[in-house]
Amino acid sequence: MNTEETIKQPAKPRGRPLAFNQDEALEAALNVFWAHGYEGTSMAELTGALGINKPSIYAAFGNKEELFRKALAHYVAGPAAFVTEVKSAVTAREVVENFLRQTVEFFSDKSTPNGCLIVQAALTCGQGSSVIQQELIAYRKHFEAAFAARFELAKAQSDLPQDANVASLAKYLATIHQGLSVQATSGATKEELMAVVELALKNWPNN
Amino acid sequence: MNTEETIKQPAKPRGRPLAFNQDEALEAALNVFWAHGYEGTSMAELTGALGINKPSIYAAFGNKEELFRKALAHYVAGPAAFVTEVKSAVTAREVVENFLRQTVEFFSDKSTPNGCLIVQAALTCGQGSSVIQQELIAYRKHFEAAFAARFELAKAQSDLPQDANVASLAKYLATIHQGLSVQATSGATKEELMAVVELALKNWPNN
DNA sequence: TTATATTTGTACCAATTGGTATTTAAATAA
DNA sequence: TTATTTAAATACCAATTGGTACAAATATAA
Repeated sequence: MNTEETIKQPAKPRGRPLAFNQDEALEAALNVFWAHGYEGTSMAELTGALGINKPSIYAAFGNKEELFRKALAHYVAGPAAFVTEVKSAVTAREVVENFLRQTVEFFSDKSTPNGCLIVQAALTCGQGSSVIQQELIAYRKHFEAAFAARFELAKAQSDLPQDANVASLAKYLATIHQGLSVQATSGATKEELMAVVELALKNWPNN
Repeated sequence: MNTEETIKQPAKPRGRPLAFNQDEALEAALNVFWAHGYEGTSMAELTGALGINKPSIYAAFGNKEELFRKALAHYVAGPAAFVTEVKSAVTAREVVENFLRQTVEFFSDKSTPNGCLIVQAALTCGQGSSVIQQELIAYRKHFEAAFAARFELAKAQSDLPQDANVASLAKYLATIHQGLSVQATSGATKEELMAVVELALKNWPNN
């Protein structure tokens, strides 16, 4: 490795310094997209929420699409990181329990918008946003496939029945998750969502 | 009753006759809203789909909001009528089975957009459409409450256990339905959706 | 034929959409 | 100090948004 490149000095900024924190701005943008969806969020609303004006947003993040993608990555690595992390539980049963219960906590957290950004941000849209719509669909499929892979592992460990259809189980889990997201956005309380989860869990193999 | 008012003659149209069929136009509008959502549908797209120009749409249906409401009523009374009808089955179990299986058929019908209009048309939106968003939330709650009432009846008939929480059962059912809608919009096949339904049905009381 | 009623099509409206050109301000390097 | 680099702020852009004024067209009633 080239130390001159890997060891980054605090760096000496040449011109006028940035007047805002990029991470904070990205988080503010995430919250707006999360609450109003991709098309439901206007650049004007973003300038208000981030506290910086349009040319600065474009200079820092590209265009609206790019800003959304960066906010999405921030979401996956930040508030939604538990979705990836829960898979490290020792049994499939625990994976599913942790996932659904943490999902309920997450969806009803009052400090963030309700529901899931990846489910809601562009479920339907005009022609101009179908690229984002397709990218969100791909995200959903990716997460679903990751759960299927985890269940496949469980099957190999005899932690799930040999005749279990891991793809269907993963899709069942994803369906519950997406339904919970709609419910959370529609005003369901944490207790109501948790009761749904308890019903859904009754249905898991090797109960 | 006043026969002069109740018995309607075919009526003699005074001015220039309508050049389009109102029901067909409404159905065309429904299909566009169904596919692209409320905000994702522009008046320009509607004029194209209905084959009539804007002033005629406004004269016949009011404004965009009113047109959406009429398309929504058309949806509830037409393609989505089964949601109300399934509740007439003799047991709660049959109600749920019929509802979920017919939902899958409905969502994967290739002659109409995938998924449910009431779930997708305005899950998220800009400030200007929150009225429609709230109305759709009210629709969802109404249908969920109707299932809860049906389950309450089943409970009185000892068709469901006495300790069954009918509100939670109805919310569980609505959650599955809404999740299936997201899945259908994301490209899941009929077979995949049906497999999810079979898993969800395993969880019903008095199996 | 003429008057009246209603719908059509064109052309337009202000407001908002995402996106930028340009000038001014604030920093460092020479 | 001066040149250079970068960001901020204002003001603007064409395109699209939902919605309408108005005149021409098409029907019935008198």
